[in-house]
Amino acid sequence: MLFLHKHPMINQNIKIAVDAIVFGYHNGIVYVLAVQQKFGKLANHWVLPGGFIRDDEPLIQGVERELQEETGVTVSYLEQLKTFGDDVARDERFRVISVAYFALVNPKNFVLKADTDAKNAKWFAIKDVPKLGYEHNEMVQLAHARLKNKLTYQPIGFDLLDQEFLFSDLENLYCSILEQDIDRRNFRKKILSFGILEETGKVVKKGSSGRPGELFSFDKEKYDQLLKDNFQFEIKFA
Amino acid sequence: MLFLHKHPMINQNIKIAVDAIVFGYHNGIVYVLAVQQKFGKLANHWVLPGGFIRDDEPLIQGVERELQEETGVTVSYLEQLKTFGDDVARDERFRVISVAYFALVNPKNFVLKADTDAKNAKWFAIKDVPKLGYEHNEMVQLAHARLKNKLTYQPIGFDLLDQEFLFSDLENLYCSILEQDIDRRNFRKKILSFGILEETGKVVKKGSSGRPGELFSFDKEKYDQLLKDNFQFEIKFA
DNA sequence: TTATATTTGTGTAAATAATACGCAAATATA
DNA sequence: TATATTTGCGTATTATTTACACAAATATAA
Repeated sequence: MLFLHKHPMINQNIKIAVDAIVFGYHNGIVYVLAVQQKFGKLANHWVLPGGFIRDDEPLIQGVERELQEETGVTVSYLEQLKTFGDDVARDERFRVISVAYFALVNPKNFVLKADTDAKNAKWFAIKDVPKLGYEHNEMVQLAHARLKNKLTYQPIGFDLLDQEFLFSDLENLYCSILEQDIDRRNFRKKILSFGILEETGKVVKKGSSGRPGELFSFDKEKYDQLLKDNFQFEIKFA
Repeated sequence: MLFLHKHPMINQNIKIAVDAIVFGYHNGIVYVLAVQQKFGKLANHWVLPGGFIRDDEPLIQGVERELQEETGVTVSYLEQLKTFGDDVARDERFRVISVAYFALVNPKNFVLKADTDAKNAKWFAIKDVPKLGYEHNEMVQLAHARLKNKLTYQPIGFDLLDQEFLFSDLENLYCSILEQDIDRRNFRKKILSFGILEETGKVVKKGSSGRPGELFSFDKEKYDQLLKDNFQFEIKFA
């Protein structure tokens, strides 16, 4: 921090922004939330939701505010991903450094409400994400890698599912996000062995045929308790 | 990014800095590099090396520059850790947002050269890190957790050792950083099974007695090659 | 009504990996 | 020459992962 005091007048022309990579899941497909820019150099281009941080606003709060303003979406999981900002010439007026956040929404918040805020927002299947402005495609790629990776060592899959779900839902989520075949029986055994699922007792039939299945829910309290005893969530596959 | 275009005059009074948590290792003890602040409100206080980023400088380059200026230390591993900046009142003139970097030095660069740059720099044993300015203790804690964790799934331990090392060196490094007992024989078997070590053929005796041991070195090329075939480095202990 | 397709729930044997050890070889020192 | 110390290697036991089969509950078609 010597620089500060050697040169009391800091002449730094950098603005700081936050951007969010928000993932949703529906029917075996992972979606990313993007917004269409209205004005400026990138008008009509798709970009990630985000914007400049306010002076008195914590970073994470800034992300939530921008998400609300631009898309109306409320997320169920939010964590810092990485700070980008080496594209020195991104904006002609000043350099922009952007703190990217990784977020998940559950199905309840997946449908975009047709209010004014969400007019320019859209879910893109991860395979069909268009070329985005700034370094946003790079951010999506990194976030996607984080999603795949984190799914195997942290129970974040539940944030993409309904509060109550069938085992087949959970299994399909893992299969499609990890792009792998999973043995249904071993998967069930493994997850159940953790003891972090609650049986709701409810039984429901999903498709048009087949035996009805039991609904489960994620027992977060139990999970947090287990964490204290050095419990390690982990799903691996051959 | 709508905010930008709704309000073309962005009135943001935030400065962006970088800070480094640099770890060194010597004789079973983990050290952190700190510098003593000369001027300003925190004069004489210890802080992490770092400083304000320049307008045209990539973040990582800024870290390397500050490290060089303030400590003369060259790191062998450097990666972004997390961006801090929710302490809105850290500086009375402007808010500071700091991108923290996680770094490792090998023993060759562990000794601080007594040139002007390094006068105010010092290695603190991780257990004896004093109260640092700003959010720097929080940064150290997070970085320490990352070090422990990463050691188990990425071969970063070699960055803290000499280029050529005995198996007992590697084992002691793991024991002391993870604060765990490790079975010497199983550890050796496991590491060797990865096929990422090169036998130098050299034999050397470490202490004053005992059978001389063989020197090994980390074969980075082999490791990078294995990564392409979905190889996963992983060390776990009961 | 009966047969068929579909989905769920449970169990077990085989293969693989992790753990817990014992002992000989090579050196310094007493 | 005996003892302490450190290295190098091997094997039995235990735990975990993987592969795989069949019955139960439902909808639909014959």
